[in-house]
Amino acid sequence: MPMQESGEMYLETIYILSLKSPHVRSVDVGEYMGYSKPSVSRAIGLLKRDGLVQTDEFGYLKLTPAGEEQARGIYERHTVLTKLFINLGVDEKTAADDACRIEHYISEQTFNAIKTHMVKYTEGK
Amino acid sequence: MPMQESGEMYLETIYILSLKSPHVRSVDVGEYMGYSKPSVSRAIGLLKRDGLVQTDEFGYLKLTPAGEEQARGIYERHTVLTKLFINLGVDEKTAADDACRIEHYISEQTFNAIKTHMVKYTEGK
DNA sequence: TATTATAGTTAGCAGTTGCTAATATGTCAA
DNA sequence: TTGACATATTAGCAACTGCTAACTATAATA
Repeated sequence: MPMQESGEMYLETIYILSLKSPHVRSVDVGEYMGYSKPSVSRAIGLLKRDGLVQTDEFGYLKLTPAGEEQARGIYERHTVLTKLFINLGVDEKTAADDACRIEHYISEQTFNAIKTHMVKYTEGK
Repeated sequence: MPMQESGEMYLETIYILSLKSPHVRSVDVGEYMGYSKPSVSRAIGLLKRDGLVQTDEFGYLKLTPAGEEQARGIYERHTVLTKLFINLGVDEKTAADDACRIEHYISEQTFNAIKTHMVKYTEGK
């Protein structure tokens, strides 16, 4: 079955934290998302079960190739949508917050259309 | 507390069906949304509890002024977002489907920015 | 060594929202 | 009038996803 918004958010958070440091722990994910330790523990257990996340020899969270690919896709949606909204005049915080919710619900086709538009728009700058 | 996506969808469906005919029943809502009768029954019970929907003397569903106002807002998001996506080259069905999911998650500010953009865009046509 | 702090897990609760099964309730036709 | 059909509701299940409380395990410190 397809992943829910919740799972995508955890995956994206691990990805974002991994960009800053290779030492990502569950507690860091929880702090970043504002969720309790048990919530994170269960959610990451599900991502592990689905082969998207692993724990390395020191206990740090690592995305598997499949997890990384999916997280990259979600994060790209996030950044492209945020830029789109900012271009339309929305403030950065609101743009990012909206992107963060919408990124989970937009189809491949619509996202590609937006991305193409953004590329064209940015060309002339 | 703020209404969930689910409640908004039921409200919007009643609104849309009301545009076609004043005789909207629970069973029509269920058929339109593809949901079972008990699901519709409970959802509409909640909308009634919240003062957004009423039943008229013949048992037909009517939006209250508050319900109508809210439904109008949701439906406007739906139509504006659909047009935006179509303008970007997305096919009608996909555009409408995406709009239907996203309409519940977009902030007032971002929606207004999109609407303003669409008005400008449509002016030159 | 014993205590304390940190990290993670397990158990179980609550709310949302879909479902099926079973139960009214009302209308129409035989 | 009775039986069948449509409509609506009630009861209860399941999955998802947040939470707190309580536990374990490990590491740092007094």
